[in-house]
Amino acid sequence: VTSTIPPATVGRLPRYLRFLESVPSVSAVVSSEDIAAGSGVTAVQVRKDLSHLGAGGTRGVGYEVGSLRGLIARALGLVTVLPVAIVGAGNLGTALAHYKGFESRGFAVRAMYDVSGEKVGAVVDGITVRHLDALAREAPGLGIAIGIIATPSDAAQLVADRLVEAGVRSILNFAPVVVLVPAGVTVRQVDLATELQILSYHLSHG
Amino acid sequence: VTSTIPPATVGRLPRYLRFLESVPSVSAVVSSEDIAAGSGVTAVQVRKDLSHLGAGGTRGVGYEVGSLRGLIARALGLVTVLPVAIVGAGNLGTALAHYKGFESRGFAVRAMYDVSGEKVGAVVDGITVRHLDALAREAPGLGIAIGIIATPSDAAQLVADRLVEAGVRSILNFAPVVVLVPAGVTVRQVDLATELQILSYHLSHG
DNA sequence: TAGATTGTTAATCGATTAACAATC
DNA sequence: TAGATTGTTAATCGATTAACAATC
Repeated sequence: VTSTIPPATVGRLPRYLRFLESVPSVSAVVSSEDIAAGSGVTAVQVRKDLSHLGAGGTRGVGYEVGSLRGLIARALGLVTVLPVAIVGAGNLGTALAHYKGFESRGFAVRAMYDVSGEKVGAVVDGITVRHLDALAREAPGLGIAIGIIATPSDAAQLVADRLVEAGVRSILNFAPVVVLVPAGVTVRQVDLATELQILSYHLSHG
Repeated sequence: VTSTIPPATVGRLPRYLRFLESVPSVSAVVSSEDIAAGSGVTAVQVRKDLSHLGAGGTRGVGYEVGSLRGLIARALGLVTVLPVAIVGAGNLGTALAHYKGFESRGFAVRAMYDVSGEKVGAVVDGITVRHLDALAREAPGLGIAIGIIATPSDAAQLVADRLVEAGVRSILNFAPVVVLVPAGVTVRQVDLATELQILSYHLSHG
């Protein structure tokens, strides 16, 4: 609830942060050129974005890695580890539960849900898959901040409803359908086939 | 290599197509409002995008589902099934190989590669995992059009180099690092932790 | 001082939205 | 004809880029 940051900038901050985390020394100094090369954007873009945060770089020198990390992490609200629940214990949900890249970047998968009798009770990466019906009851106690939908498309809206009911206000939806949520709830969609289709466009043109 | 379509429009066409595929009847007629509701954009946006394609809607009536599907599919270059190779047979690569959503949308996973002795030789969804060294030799024969990088970050650039060497001109990169490729090769990046961090921003603001 | 680099202001560009004419 | 809906042109908005001043 600090000053507002343009959406396009918000989308790039995680990439800057990831690059900064890869710099070995916290006390190192990096230029906007360095950050740009490590994040795949232009240096001017980086400076513009960082100026929105009030990042105090030093002219002629650059930005101090440690303080910049802290500033971006705070801007993104990454102050504590955020508990995540995955709904859908199929291939994708299971792969996400195993995914090593979440922990180091501020997230912890704390619960998994499914409706299939075969899957409920299974243990995935130390987490016991629970029945979806238990979600609304358990999520508040676990402090679930983000829900991931990794179910078939036809279950996605139901799952979204259940997540909202459980008080979850951020949803990452891997099912290729639009889910409707009340105001105040944010949904981001990742559609894998869409990504391939965009690549297909570039293959056939240019 | 038809007339050029704005990038923002290209990014939405797959969503329109997905909605149109969900309409049971090929001969049905849908309005821009219908498409908008099914794809999570505004109706004006839909009409503007479709006008870029020269989609012949009928005033007072709408768009014919079958011909619109064909038009969008052609614009995206989805005329034949595109063969895909997945590099990295870990949890994510395996989940992608199993993923049901590719086939119906124009793609077929035709090969998997890894470097680990444990994984090479394994069979995933009917595909035998091969050693990465075989990629450049095999990809042309298989007609691989798109390569998916599902390896740890530190292998991503090497894999990208190998894919390029194998003649692959479209890459979908799941590793959270920037990979550099020569001009003429397109890379799209999907970073799962980035998606969560953007959600985190919205949680802490607004 | 000279070189490097940030940070701001203005200009450009592209994308979205508004308004409305066209027409089934 | 009246109602619905497309499709285009103009206006607005936001994001990127250019230019350059500031300063370490």
